[in-house]
Amino acid sequence: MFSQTVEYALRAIVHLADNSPNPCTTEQIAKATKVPQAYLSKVLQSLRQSNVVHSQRGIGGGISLVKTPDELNLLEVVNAVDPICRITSCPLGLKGHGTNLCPLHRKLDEAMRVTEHAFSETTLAEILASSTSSYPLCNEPEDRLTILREPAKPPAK
Amino acid sequence: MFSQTVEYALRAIVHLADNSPNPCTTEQIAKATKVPQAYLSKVLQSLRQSNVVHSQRGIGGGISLVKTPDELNLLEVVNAVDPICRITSCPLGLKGHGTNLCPLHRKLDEAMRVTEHAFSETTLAEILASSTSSYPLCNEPEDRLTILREPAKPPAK
DNA sequence: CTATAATTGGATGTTGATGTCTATTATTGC
DNA sequence: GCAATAATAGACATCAACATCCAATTATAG
Repeated sequence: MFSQTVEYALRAIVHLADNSPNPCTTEQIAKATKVPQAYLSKVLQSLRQSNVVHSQRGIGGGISLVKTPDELNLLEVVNAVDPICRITSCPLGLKGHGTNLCPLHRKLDEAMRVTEHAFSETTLAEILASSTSSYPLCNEPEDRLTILREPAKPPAK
Repeated sequence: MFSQTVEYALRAIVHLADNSPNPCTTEQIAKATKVPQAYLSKVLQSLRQSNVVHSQRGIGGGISLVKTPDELNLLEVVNAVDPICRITSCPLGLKGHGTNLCPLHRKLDEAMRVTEHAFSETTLAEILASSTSSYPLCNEPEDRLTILREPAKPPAK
């Protein structure tokens, strides 16, 4: 129901929120979230263009959130990469309907409205704070550190 | 948020429900719902394979609903052509998560659950009976008859 | 049995989403 | 200024969704 791109964008944002306000490199995010790095860079570009994240080139640079996790909601992220566009006029182009949708399209739009609302009411801070037995994107909370340590790995051979 | 194919399938089913229990030809449905006929035939094939509609070849044949409009819900139609597949295990393949989703994926799955539920609770009969000022797929209720009369049209030239 | 109506199945084309690769530009530390 | 780091831009590749077309098959009416 949601595109792969939305899934990737949300993973990346969760990781960034988890490290907020520190920046992460695209490579770090890609490894931590298991998203193809080259494609992730495209997704992050969309997020930057929508002013959801900020980017900084060069040493010590990377991607960071523009807002704090408690000010950023899921809808802003989703809409940046694959907008939930509500049905505002008859998809059949019937003049008589105009802005007044028929029962079928009302139902469909209602489903989108509910989803849109659920996303707009959920902040990244809430996602991080949720108390379930699974930590976001990691097997164990301790894994977060492992991932951050990893870049300094010497060539295997 | 929903695919074009889902939109087409629902339009076709609404038209069929509106004419139920009489069959409609693919051509009739295509014209009434403004769906490309050749593609519609593929969509109808999916619906037949899922046993949502029944097809009959030859003169007087066409497509008809297997159930009555009050026994058929939107979810059955949607799932026949583009299934809403819930998140049942961690998309990152993390062993530690298994069936126990992290907060992010819980949220996403929850959105799907709500949509799934809304569709499963809505029957075609309800769609047809909804009292809004717009009739399903038509400018005016009277248009339905116009469409049905149309097939007997002589060659324009 | 024949003509006609109608679905069915397969081949094919088109477009957008997804994914990869390489060269370029900006930033930092020396 | 030079080297290392990291994002950026654009070209290219791949695949599935969407769409079209046509021949084959099946059913009905007469």
